[in-house]
Amino acid sequence: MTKGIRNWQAVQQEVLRRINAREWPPGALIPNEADLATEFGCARATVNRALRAVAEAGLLDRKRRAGTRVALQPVARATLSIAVIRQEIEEKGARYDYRLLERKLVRPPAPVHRILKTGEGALLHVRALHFADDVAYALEDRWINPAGAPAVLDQPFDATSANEWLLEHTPYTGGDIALSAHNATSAEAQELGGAEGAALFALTRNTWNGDTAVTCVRLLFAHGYAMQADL
Amino acid sequence: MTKGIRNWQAVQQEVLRRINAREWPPGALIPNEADLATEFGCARATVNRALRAVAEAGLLDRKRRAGTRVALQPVARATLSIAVIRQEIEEKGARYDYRLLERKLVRPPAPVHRILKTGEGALLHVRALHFADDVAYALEDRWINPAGAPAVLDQPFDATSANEWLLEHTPYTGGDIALSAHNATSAEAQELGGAEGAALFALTRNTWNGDTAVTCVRLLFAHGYAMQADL
DNA sequence: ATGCGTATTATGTCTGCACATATTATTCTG
DNA sequence: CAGAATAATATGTGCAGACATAATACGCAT
Repeated sequence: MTKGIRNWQAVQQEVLRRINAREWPPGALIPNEADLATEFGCARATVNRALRAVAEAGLLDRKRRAGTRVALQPVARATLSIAVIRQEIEEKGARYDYRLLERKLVRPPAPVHRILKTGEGALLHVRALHFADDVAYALEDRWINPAGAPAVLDQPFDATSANEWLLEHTPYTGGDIALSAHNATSAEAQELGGAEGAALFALTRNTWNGDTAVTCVRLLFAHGYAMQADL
Repeated sequence: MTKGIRNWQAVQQEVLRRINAREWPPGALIPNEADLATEFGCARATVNRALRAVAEAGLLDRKRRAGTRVALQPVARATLSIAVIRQEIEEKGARYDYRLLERKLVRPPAPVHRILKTGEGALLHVRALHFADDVAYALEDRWINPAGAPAVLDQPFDATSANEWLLEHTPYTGGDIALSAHNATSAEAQELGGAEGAALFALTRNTWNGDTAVTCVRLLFAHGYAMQADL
């Protein structure tokens, strides 16, 4: 009998060990919570906590009445934390710098107002560059819906980036992100200081607050950028 | 007094509402669990469950004794679920196809065995193509450590991809993922059916089981691919 | 004032119990 | 035998109380 497995982390570790060691092979039904609780000598709630955590990590599939089984294909969930660009740069030990390129209230091109579903109203268009140690790091191209971001029209965005201001001042309820690769146009190459046609990492993000669109942004990172994630 | 907020999901919703509505502005210290429990008319454990969930989402910062405060910069955590390629393709409603290009047991080039820390031993090198509706979808270039993946040398990988086989047969404890953009070489362009120099989305992944390296893979996706994630 | 030990406090977690809920197995009925 | 009603079961969640732990605040001695 396994002795002192009395806290949920220990239970989790033991469960992970059994999955990893194939004592519980993929697809297998594992003992129910009550049995595990008596085996480990702890309360069922503790086992529940541990199993829930492992299930959230994608290694277990749980269903009421049907029981808990080891996931056949543990979907690798990489959580990439997308921080404010300034933070990201400063955490790398580099000096952050920012330059506003453009800030205009204009009617957006069709693809943008199709995505944001804002009709034909004017949106704030902001383009800016982020630097790390005086080297161009990322090009930000953003559309902001004034209806979704109160007081945004009073912001000059000459010192603080829209990236940062919005995060602190504008609540949102959801959004979606797409990551892709993009060949630099000559204009982009010039602004980011690379060669035309260079492969750039692009992050496109749309943000919503309830039903109203907040912002839609594309971040183009300089050639060589890699986004890290953990498993 | 707010009436029936008795289950943790309801508590979570109310907490999210208050954060969103700036009733609890960024940086503010929110009431402690016991107070919230009496306010909502539920047990402290229920409030704890809800706050823990919100904190996991990155919207709250919790510290013992110091209390709980609204995160100043809610780090957007996009969880991208990296499934098996076959699944990904089939979920899009396309027909999956697979072709093995190369499978050799060789001594890896320096950069590979530096990453995997496998010394000079031979590794299994597998290159393969994944198709969606007969169009090249991704190019897989993988190094597998036989010491970390038992029986891998017996696998032909002519029908099932290493991608899939490893996931089902080889346990792992951790790894890291990098996403980047890459200009297609002429060879890659030919294999993926695109133009030389086209921007390709690249996913590089190293996987470990305890201290031993399992595999190191680079997936190059055909031009136009975008990886989706939710907030 | 400065430094250190101690008290306080908010969160973290465990326990034992209860009931809710989803899903499967079984039995009953026409 | 088919289909519906019912029972059984595993997980999901709630509650009250208790103790653990970390971090801060306070007070005391120097």
